[in-house]
Amino acid sequence: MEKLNLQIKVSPSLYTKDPESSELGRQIISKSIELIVDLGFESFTFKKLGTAIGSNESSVYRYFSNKHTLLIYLVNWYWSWMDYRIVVGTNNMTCAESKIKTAIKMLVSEVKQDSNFSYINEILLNKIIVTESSKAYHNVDVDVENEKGFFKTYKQVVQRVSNFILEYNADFEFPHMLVSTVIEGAHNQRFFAEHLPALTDCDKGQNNIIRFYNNLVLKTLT
Amino acid sequence: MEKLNLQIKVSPSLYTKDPESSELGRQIISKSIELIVDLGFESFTFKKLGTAIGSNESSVYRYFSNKHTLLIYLVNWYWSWMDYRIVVGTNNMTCAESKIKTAIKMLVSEVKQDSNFSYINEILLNKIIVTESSKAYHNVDVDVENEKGFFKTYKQVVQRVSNFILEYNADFEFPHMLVSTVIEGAHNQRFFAEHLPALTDCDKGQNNIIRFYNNLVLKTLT
DNA sequence: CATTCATTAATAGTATTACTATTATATTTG
DNA sequence: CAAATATAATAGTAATACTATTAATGAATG
Repeated sequence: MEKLNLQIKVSPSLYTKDPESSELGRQIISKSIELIVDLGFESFTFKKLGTAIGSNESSVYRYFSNKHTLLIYLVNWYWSWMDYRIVVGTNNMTCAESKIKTAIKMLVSEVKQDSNFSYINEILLNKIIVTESSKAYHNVDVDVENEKGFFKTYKQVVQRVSNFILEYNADFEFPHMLVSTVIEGAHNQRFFAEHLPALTDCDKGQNNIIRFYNNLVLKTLT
Repeated sequence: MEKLNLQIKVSPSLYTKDPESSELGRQIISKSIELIVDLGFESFTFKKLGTAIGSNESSVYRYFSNKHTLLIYLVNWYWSWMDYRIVVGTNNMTCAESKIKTAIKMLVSEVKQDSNFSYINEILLNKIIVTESSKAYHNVDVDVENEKGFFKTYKQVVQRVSNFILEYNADFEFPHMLVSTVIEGAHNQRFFAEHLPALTDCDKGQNNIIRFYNNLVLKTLT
């Protein structure tokens, strides 16, 4: 695809100062993605991040009040980006089945290439989503944070794909359950394939995940 | 069911000193389950646990080297217990479909009643599994810990149910994927129903989760 | 009955984390 | 140029996740 002049807009409630607004801010995002992948979210600290970008811990705190909200920012960026991809990818399609398959493919596969959004490495960000994103909501503050809109973009994607499901089969009772099962399930399968192969069957190749979930969704909807 | 004289055996590699071997050890298990449910795993500390059982932080460390291994212990206890329930529940069944449905019901529903294992509250432990268990493997040490057998009992359950799947349809390519998708998916749905209802459709009643996954599994297998 | 042994409790201490606060120095903008 | 703003550097705090040491208790054994 050719280069477009696009920017993912992230809700201002998710940062103290907009990281898009300065070079330092963009470096914070860019480097935090690398560091979280390398160290894991638990071992990632603002001190390490400050050092890695040749700056200071306290400067990072001017953008994000803690590492949890930084993760929330990244997760929201990711789902806005994914939503954009799904919308573009299914544009002009009339066949509900094709829309579903297109969405599944995007939600389920490894991200293969960089896109229009320069300082964000989507391949690495996708790895963070697979490994760390459930930590965004598996905590005691989930209800408060949900009210603040911290999970809005994820819900938006689930809603969008649920609509495809209902286009395909208007009588299906559980579209959201099906979509969230596929999304979270696929993330798990990719994690299992790498670390706990006894829990999956996709060691033989990534393609199995797409085939498995395509088959699962379409059969469930008949 | 009548009372049986059973004890879940947990691998010695999962503790420093066997908590079954003393009253203090049993209290550690019992109270840690309550505290993790109340505080969430992140805010749970051995100091708080020590205080809660009228003992000392350092005494807890004699049983478990850190709170992560205590979580691993609880998770393994849970899956051994679940495996036992599935084996008993499907015993004497000849019909593969019935076995599958029985297993799904056990894996997917809220735990309703206490069992034969006195000092462990399975209802609360089930809540920990739903909310916290993915933290047992979503970390940098997963490969090392997998080699040490930290996830053995979970894998065992997945294997057992996968065998029912293959009994029902010997040609199905992805039994482990299907089973782990259902187990993790159901946990997510229960979490979503309580905290992020936009991601699910089971707000109307728990039963939907069983119906949804029964339908999903049986249709996928045709 | 005294000794030893294991268990537990109590205390103290360390390194690290997750911040907050303060000041100094750049940089931008009006 | 002056004023406002952003950043860097430093220091400090409370809490966490431990480790180490010593003391008290109790049970088993000779």
